[in-house]
Amino acid sequence: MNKNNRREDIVLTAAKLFRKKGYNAVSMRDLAAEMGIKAASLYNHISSKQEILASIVLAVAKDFVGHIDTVVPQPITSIEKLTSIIHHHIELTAEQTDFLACMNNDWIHLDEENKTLYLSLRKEYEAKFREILRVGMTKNELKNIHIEISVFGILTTLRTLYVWYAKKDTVSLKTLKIDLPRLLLDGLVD
Amino acid sequence: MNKNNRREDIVLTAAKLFRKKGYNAVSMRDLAAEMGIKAASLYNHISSKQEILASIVLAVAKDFVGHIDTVVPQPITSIEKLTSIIHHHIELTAEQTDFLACMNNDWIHLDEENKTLYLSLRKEYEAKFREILRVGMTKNELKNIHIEISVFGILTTLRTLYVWYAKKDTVSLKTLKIDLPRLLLDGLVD
DNA sequence: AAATTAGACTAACAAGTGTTAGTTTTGTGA
DNA sequence: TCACAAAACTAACACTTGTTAGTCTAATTT
Repeated sequence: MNKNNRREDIVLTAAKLFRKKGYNAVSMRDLAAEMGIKAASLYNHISSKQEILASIVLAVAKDFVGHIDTVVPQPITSIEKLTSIIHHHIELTAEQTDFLACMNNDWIHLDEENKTLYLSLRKEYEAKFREILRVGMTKNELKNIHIEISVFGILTTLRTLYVWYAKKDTVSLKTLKIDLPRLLLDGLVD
Repeated sequence: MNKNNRREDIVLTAAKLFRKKGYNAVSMRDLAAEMGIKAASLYNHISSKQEILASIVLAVAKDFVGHIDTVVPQPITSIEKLTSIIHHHIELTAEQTDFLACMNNDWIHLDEENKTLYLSLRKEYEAKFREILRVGMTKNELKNIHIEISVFGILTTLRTLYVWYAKKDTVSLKTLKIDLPRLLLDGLVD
């Protein structure tokens, strides 16, 4: 039980460092120093550097897919679905800033197997997002902007929220939850 | 004169590799191999790995500031200015995909001096962009969405265009130039 | 109290890093 | 054809990397 906490601490600390300097620029000795121990001691809790990265990236990716799966079947309009998704991105960004940043910047450094897994989760998420837009356009709830451009435009903004959330002093979460959907969706709504 | 071409080749090749694997994951031996020479030979043309990165990142950053400087004083509406900026992002993304990607992903690995320079260019660009939005809102050409949210929303989309431009088979440049401004600006226009 | 275990430690490994020195080859202009 | 410069080469440097083996210590369980 304590083992899990310690492991969790390591992963949390790793995410913080990976975010600041990038996966490859953080050595196991750096990570250990930040934890107040020696590099070799880390291996009592984790099995490899790669495993740490995979924990971080896949946790976030699975969370996103999990959320969109709860939204899709709901009996609400496309706009409401999109708003719910935007809110979830904002919340996760606030709660897990380092994890988010790490997923976005460092997924390339996953090994072949984990990278494939990550990319398939990402593809699945995009497909479900695209489907919400498609249905919304069919039902004339949304304007007919090129669907790939819409998917891209909205998702990249959401994915990089963390970059900007760092300067959160300039904008409150509440304002963000109101104005970001307006910015992202009003271009799509007649 | 030939020296310049060779150097240019190296920087181009480096950008391609940096984009694919990230700055730290590309060794001078990797880069040399891609050029068909040995690592030590690179140093006949460049003075360090860091110098290559700086060439790439600062070239793009300066190009952007240069463009916005030509747009700002023009006697046109805010919407026309923003459209011009969006088009410039699209064009540069198409012509210099690797450089763009490299700037976005690897600027963190600049040494202290170059990083400071890059960040000041970036800050300058954002300030000028923000000013265009501010004036547009004052003149009621644009809706009153929180200005930091607007700046962020639009710029991050533009900055990450390259991610998505790779799948260019799905969308033509022409469509992009028409639909992307619609998506980004219609949320701002009454 | 004795036995077990979790988790830290030191030391070392093989491989890979950016870069330099010194040398040889290649191509160009006199 | 010869001289010179450009640009390749080999070899080596000092250092850092992720990871393993083996050991010691402190806590927990029996």
